[in-house]
Amino acid sequence: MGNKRDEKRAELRKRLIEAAEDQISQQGIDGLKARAVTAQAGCALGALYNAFEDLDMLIMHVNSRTLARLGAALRSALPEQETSPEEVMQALATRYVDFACENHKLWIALFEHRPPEGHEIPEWHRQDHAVLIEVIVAPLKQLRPDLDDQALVLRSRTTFAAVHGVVLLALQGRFVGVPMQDLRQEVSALVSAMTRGAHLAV
Amino acid sequence: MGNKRDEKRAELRKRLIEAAEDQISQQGIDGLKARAVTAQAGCALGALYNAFEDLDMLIMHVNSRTLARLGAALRSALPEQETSPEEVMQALATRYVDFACENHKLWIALFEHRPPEGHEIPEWHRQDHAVLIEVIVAPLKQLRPDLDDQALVLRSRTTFAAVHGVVLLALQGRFVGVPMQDLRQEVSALVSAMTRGAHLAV
DNA sequence: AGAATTAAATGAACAATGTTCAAGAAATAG
DNA sequence: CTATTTCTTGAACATTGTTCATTTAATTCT
Repeated sequence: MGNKRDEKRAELRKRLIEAAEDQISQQGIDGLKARAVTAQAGCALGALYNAFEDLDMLIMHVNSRTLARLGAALRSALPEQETSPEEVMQALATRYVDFACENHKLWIALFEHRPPEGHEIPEWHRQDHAVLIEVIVAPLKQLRPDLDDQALVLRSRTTFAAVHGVVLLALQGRFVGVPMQDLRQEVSALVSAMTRGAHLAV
Repeated sequence: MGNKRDEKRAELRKRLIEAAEDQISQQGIDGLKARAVTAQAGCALGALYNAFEDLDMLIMHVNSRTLARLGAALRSALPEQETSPEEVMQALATRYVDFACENHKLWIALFEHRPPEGHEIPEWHRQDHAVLIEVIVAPLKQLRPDLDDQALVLRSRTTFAAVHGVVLLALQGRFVGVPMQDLRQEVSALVSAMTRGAHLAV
């Protein structure tokens, strides 16, 4: 049986992912270089292309890891006992902002990575993004019991994207982004307005 | 006087910007190549670096042009006669979505361009982004007469960023983005919720 | 107008980087 | 123990942004 081979292979992939995560967290996604990452992982340049299809694939593995951590952070922000949907939304948004700030470059990498045209993102990686919206569905359902499941998922995506937009422009340091010192305040105000507005809707 | 020189210089810069705009609008910002752009502009490779500091600078000129067009589009969406602030917001958001769809890759380039670390974005280009938020201040002031000017500008940024986030994730085709066919509907719902919610706030 | 100076145009050369591949090493199977 | 399969290696290649010495054009000075 190919036991030692599989072990070594898994070992190397792990080392490469860790090295890539390290590079990205320090230098950003554009600072990830094949030579630096293989040097840090202790293998030859070409070994990377045996372990992964290409650099983009390696980035996706790093991003899936970040998404898993982010998903855990969001789920752990859900209140134990029953609370108002607005409070749940606020807790989720706050945790999202915290995670983004504490994992700045890894979080940015989630949304700045764009595989070259023609390279389809594999389904397993696409699905890993679901953690971003699945926690929103329940509180939104309380606010909008009138919406059917499909509309609820759609509105969850919209709600996430709205908060996300504010955080993204801020953490990217864009001219139109809100200053970091105002970010939590503004996100909170947005969530408040969205939940009140949603509750009113007919 | 250096008349002919200045003329030729301006001419070349214009040709380069147009060629770059053409490349970006067709192939996206990652498809912009120095050799292709100089070939299309009818000059030598090195001439680009006489006309502009580097490729990033050329991109910024293209982006400033796109921002100017976008600003004009937004201003022309403002209703002639007095209307409710919510209607103004809806008109602006709709126009924003329309522009983004009709100028897909040029619009995407506005937010996917990230100059390498250490390269500061020049002030003239930063300021060109102001068109994105300055149209929002007036209707927001009607919704929230209690906010002072500084808070109004801040909330305008937040409001823009929220709508922007929904459009960006959709047009980037991200997993968590809303499908293009639902985009207008969802943006409208978001604006509706935000304006109603804002109006309620104390 | 003609010489001297300044600026621009050119494309070969360089550096950085992702990816491939032929040759050798290691693991597995027979 | 041999044969086969797989992995490892780093040199080589392709692409791309950028620089630079040389040539050419425009401007200034006398």
